[in-house]
Amino acid sequence: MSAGDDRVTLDTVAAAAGVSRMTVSNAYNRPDQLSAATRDRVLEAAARLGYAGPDPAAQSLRRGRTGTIGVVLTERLPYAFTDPGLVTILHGLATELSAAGYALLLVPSSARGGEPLVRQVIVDALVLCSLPEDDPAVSAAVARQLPIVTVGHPRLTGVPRVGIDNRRAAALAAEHLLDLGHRRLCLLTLSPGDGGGSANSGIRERGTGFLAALTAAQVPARNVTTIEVGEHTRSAASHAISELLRLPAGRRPTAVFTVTDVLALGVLDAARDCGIPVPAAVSVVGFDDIAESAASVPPLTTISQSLFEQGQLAARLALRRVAGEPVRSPRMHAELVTRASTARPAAPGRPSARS
Amino acid sequence: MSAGDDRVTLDTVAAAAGVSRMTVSNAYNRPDQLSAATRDRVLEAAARLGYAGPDPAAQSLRRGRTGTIGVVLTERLPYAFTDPGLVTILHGLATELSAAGYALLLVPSSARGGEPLVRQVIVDALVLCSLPEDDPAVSAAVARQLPIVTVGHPRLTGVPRVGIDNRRAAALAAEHLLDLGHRRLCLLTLSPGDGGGSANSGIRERGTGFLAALTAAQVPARNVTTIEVGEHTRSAASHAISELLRLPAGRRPTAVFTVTDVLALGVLDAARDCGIPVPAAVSVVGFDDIAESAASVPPLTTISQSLFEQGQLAARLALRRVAGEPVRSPRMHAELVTRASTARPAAPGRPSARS
DNA sequence: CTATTTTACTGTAACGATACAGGAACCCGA
DNA sequence: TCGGGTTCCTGTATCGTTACAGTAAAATAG
Repeated sequence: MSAGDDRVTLDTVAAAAGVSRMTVSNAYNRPDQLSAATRDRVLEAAARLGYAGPDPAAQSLRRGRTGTIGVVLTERLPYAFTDPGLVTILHGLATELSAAGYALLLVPSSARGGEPLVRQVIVDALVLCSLPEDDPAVSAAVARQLPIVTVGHPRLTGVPRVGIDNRRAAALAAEHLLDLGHRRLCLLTLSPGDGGGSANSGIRERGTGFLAALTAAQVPARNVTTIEVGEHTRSAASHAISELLRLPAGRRPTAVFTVTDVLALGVLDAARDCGIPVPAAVSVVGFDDIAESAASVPPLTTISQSLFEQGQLAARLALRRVAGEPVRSPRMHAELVTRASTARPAAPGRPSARS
Repeated sequence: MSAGDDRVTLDTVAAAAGVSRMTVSNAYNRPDQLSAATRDRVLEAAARLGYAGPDPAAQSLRRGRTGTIGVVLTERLPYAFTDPGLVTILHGLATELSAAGYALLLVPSSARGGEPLVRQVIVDALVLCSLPEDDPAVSAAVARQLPIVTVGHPRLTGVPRVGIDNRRAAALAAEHLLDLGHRRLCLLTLSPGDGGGSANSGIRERGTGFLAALTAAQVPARNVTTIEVGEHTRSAASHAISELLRLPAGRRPTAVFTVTDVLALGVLDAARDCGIPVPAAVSVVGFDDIAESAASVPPLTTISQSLFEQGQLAARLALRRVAGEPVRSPRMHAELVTRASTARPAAPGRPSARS
């Protein structure tokens, strides 16, 4: 006894319990369809044989639903966990999905042997999260013919999108700084193709939106410095901005706008290191309103875009699409949150004191 | 044309291209098995018909592998994203898995209609992450008869585990404080059943390990205060400890050990708010060595347990088990990282010199 | 020009489950 | 005793794919 045990399946159990395969299936999935006595007998047989329960892969094939939603993230999936903004979106997604009894599949947009992994995942719907429009995973996702929702980017026709108008939001930051009287400014952005957050075109939109607003306000181009950071980390930002901060007060920008809060926090670090008071000598505005930004020193003025809610909303839209209900892209709005990292410039215009 | 389009499957495409179903399958999965001409013809037909590609659920059923690894997290999955330690473990897992071309499925341990979701997920292996031994998801996972790896808890016989010896590690913290001369101490821990991090018994082990070390060193019980925090957040910890910190210097503990860094950071916050200098008036030791701890003011002395590596390792073990290779639980060690939040007590016990 | 290998494709039989349409037994009231 | 309704269970037909064995034709060898 106990030679070549094949895998235990419904049939095995059915035979052992002396019932049909369907009855075993019902014992697991529709207890009301059989008598308690039979059910006990079946489950007892299953336990005795070591039956692992109905195979989810087979159930999925037959039923046509899987109970999981896929989230496609940047090429290097792991990067997502180092970005507080993305983690917040995931948090929102996870909150909503787990409440609905769904599991959350994290899919790297990367290839596996040339084929994007997104082709192979077993899910009911896909959420594309901050992907560049030309990422191969995007077309692969579309080809799957599953319900899709995007967060931020890409924008696909006929596909609901959750996200703000980045250009407009960045203009808010510019207007705030202009209102305060700043005329010599710095834009700190991410260089394209760092493999991380900057790959998504939302970042670029923020930069161009900011610059466009300055141009519209007739700030001369020579008064605007743009710096690109190669890596989306606090320390990289700190490093990148420090040279600029060490300039004499007359030539140093009086305000810095960064395309993400992570970068802004790096700027605060650099300012502290250089002994330059914020906001007295330099104002800083970030973007995203991540948790750390409210607790930084000084607390950061930033563009708030409620990433948690965006995650929740994306999940809800995906679930609705799975249920076959029609959905439309909701209108999200970003707003300026004024905290303590911005103020009027110390000595505007010319006679810029001597510091 | 275009009446009741049934779903397009391999058969549909095969018929349209005038080949057998197998040839279509091969066109996708084994290009070397057919001529380039036929392959093009097949793919062209597929494109024309809008074929979404081989159905992953059906592939999984047939092939017996899915290309995804499930990670089972605390009951409230979303909680995981608020815990820097767990996020770091996930980061490690994701790094390793995505490099191997695997997707990562986050599974809430919660029930859906009574059945743990873990019963229904389509994965090649499961990683159980900091679950209480009696979580229903644990037995459900075992019942699945899939390869399993655990991180931290539970401990299951015959199942490889990645994790440190929490009692021993907490004793390290105790010894450090004792060596410095502290004799009036506080243990800040999590109350069981907050639904979050404390549910896992690792937390309790840290507490008991710390207390046991104090007892072994003959610190009288009345000199040790234990405080339980109901929620695993910085602010909850800060709130919980502040009363104690406001005691007069003679009755206030000179050192606090917290079972996680998050709590320790909360203690630093409270100390700052109360105007009590760290480490001059009170020493603080945390546990986990999360990223924030190196950058706090003052930088935190803590027990380092390389959570990122634990995540990576767990992923590697899981993949090896999927490949059928035997694996054994690796030996992980925690170590004390001495930074600036601990020092000798200012006015020790009796008139024993002045520091 | 036959013997042997290679190439290119086809047919059948699963993979493990569930939907659906019965059907046998039983219970009731008339 | 007989319709009409429950209750409980079974058989058959898929779900969409791939493994495997097999075959006809083409290429290579001897």
